[in-house]
Amino acid sequence: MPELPETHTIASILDQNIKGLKILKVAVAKNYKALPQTDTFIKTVAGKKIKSAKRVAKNILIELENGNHVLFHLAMTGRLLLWKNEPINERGVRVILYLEGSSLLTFSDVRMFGKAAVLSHRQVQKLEHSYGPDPFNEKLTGRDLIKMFAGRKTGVKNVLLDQKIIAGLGNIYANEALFLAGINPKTKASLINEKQAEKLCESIRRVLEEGIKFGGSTLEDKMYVDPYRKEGKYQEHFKIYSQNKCPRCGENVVFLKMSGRGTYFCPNCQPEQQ
DNA sequence: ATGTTTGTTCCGAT
DNA sequence: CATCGGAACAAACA
Repeated sequence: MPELPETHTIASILDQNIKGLKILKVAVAKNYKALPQTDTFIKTVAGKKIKSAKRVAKNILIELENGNHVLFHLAMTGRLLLWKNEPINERGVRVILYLEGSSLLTFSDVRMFGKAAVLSHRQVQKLEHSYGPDPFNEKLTGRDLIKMFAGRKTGVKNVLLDQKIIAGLGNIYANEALFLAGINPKTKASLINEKQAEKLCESIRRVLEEGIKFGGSTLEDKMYVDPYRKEGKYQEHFKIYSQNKCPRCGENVVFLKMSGRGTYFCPNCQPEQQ
């Protein structure tokens, strides 16, 4: 579910609200496997103080005082929620971190595509190196994109979803960025020219910034909410994803599947290119 | 009942 | 060997 803006929102709320708190107790549902192993996870995390929370690609990393990190990847249906003196009213809770001040952090994941893991400092470094540049933290340019697109014969949208190329883009924001850049998602990545690459780079940053500004996207299933249950509002600003008419020219939006993912584009504003 | 879904990984084919 | 595309993971919902 969450892409960069949603993950960013969660990480920053956690950083602001649970930094400095001690994790008093850890509980893992007995049908669930925390990584590398549930007992290791519990032993390593329990009793430690939280130093910070941050985002790496679409992962949320909670740094502990001993240099280890708790990693949560939310995949499609994962949620991180904060609770205070109230019954836990949530399906699919897999991990509970009991915090100082009688508050809790739950990790729930109905479909279990996500993960909960404890990582050493070294493993966090390895994780960070396994991803392409973050669109915000690096000086990513159109020229860099061209380099990454070289030799890729598949559609540019497929390449944008490759986390080793750019970390954090998902299906919704990839669709939106391509619309903003006026590039057809099926365009072979290697055919993107310098001007288009610059525009795409700018568009990626723009849609992600807007996504963050509006607190991410909450779709009809209401799957994504922030740790305080607040829904995102960016879905009200989608220009192409799940739309019927192009907001720019009124043309019917084309829907098709690319590598199994829903792909939306305006045939007029994002013309085919060969 | 069937098709859809914000993510990632694995595998066989190219 | 790098890349590509489909399947799989599993559940809710329309």
